[in-house]
Amino acid sequence: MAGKRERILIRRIDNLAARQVTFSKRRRGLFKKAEELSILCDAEVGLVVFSATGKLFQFASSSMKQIIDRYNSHSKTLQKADEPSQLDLLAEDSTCARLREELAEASLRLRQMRGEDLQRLNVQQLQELEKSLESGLGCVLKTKSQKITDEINGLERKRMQLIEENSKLKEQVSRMSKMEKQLGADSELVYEEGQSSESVTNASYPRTPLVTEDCSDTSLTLGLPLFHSK
Amino acid sequence: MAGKRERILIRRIDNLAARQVTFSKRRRGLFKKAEELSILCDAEVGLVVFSATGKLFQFASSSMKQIIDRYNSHSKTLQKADEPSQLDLLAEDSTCARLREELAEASLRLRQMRGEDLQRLNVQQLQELEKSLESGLGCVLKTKSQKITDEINGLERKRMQLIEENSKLKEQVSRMSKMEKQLGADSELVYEEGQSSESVTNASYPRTPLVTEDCSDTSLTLGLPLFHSK
DNA sequence: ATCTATTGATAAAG
DNA sequence: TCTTTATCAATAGAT
Repeated sequence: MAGKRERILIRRIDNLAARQVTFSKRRRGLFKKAEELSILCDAEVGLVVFSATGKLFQFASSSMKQIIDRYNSHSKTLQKADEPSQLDLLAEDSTCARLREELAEASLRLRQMRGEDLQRLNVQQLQELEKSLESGLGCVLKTKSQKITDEINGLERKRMQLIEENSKLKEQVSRMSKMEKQLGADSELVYEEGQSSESVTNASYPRTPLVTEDCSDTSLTLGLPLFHSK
Repeated sequence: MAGKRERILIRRIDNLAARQVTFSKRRRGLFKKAEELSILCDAEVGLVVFSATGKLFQFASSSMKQIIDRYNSHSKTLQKADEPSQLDLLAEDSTCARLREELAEASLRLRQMRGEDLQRLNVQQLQELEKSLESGLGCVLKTKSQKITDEINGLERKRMQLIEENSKLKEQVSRMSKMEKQLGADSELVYEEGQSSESVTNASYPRTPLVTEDCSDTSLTLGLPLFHSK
C-alpha cells in the first residue's frame, strides 16, 4: 500500500518533481513549527522563504516590518555602517533615527550586562561593568530580602488575627454549648450518646489546620529555593 | 527513568523554566528544519527569532541583508507606490511609537539591572534578575581575566624580544669598541676628549629607555586596581 | 491529494 | 545545559 520510507541525505534533491513535492511538505511543516514556537514560548518569529521558482512565503508572529525593524536595531550595534540605502533613505525621520540609535545603545548595554559582546571592551571598561553589576546585584539582594521580610511579617500578622478570631469563636462555641445544656436540662431530654458535647468542642477548632495550610500556601509564592539557598 | 511524553496544547507555556527549556529545544529544531529546507529544495530562507528576553537568533541561507532586500522588493511590488506620503507617514509614526516603547522597556531593564526601580518587582522576578546579574558578572570576570592574561603574555613576549635585541646590540657595541681601540693604536691619534668612545656607546643603546616607557605605558591600560582587588 | 511505514522531534525526568 | 527514554509529529515513498 504505502511507502517503505528511507532516510534521506540533506543535499539538494535533483529530481525537480520530487523537489517540489518535498518543498510543499516541508514548507508547511516549517511554518507550523515557527508559529508553534512563537505561541508556546512567547517569542517574536519572522520567517521568509523564497522557492526556487521565486515565489515568496512568509510568516510573522507580529508583523514582518516590525520584525525587520527590530532585527535592524539589533544588528546595527554589531555591524557598523550597514547600508543606509533601502529603508533608511525612504524613512529616516530624525526622531526615528535618534530613537533607533538610543535603542541600539541600550540593547548593547543590556547584552553586555548579561555577559554578551564583551570582547570589544577593554579591561578598564570591563572593570566598570563589573562594578556596576556588583552594585546592582547588591541592590537586588537587599530589595529581595526586604520583600521576603515584608511577606513574612504580613503572614505573621494574618496568623495573629486568625488566632484571635479563633479564640473568640471558641468562647462563643463554649457559651452556646452551655446554653444547649441548659436547654437540654430544662426540657428534660436525655442524650443517647454522652459525647455530643465533645463533638461540639471539636467542631470549635475548624481553623486550626487551616492556619497551617494558609501559611504553607502563601510561602509557596515566595519561590522555592528561598530558604535553602546560600 | 525518562519521560512519559504527553501531547501538548499549542498555547503559551506558563511555567518560566519549562518555557525556556522548550524554547531552546524547539528553536534548535526550527533552525535545523529551515536549513534543511533551503538545502533540499534550493530555496532562499531567512529566519529571525527574538526570545521573550529579547535575545536574537537568526538563520539565513544566503545573507539576512540579501533576504530582507529581496523581501522588500517583493512586497514593494505588491504594495505599489500607492501614496507614500500618507501611508509611509502613518507607518513611520507607528514605528516611532514602537521604538519608543522598546526603548522605554530597555531603559527600565537597564535601570533594574543597575539596582533601580526594583520595588515593582515581586520576589520571583527579583530572583530571576539576581540570576541574570550573577551570570553576567561571571562572564565579565571571565572575559576580564582573559584580557589581562593576553596583555601580560603580549608584554612578556615583547620583553623577551627586547632582551634578545638588547644583547645583540651589546655584543655589537663591544665589537665596535675593540675596533676603535685598535684604530686608535694604529693611527696614534690622540683624542682631545676622552669620552668620545662613551658617546658612541650611549648612542648604541637607543632603545633601552624605550623599553621602560613602553612597559609603563601599556601597564596603564590595565587599569589601576587590577592586581590589588580580590 | 492521501496513506502508512519510518525517521525525526521533543516532553518529561534525571 | 546535556542525556535518556517514551511518545508524538513530520514526512518519504507509493498510490
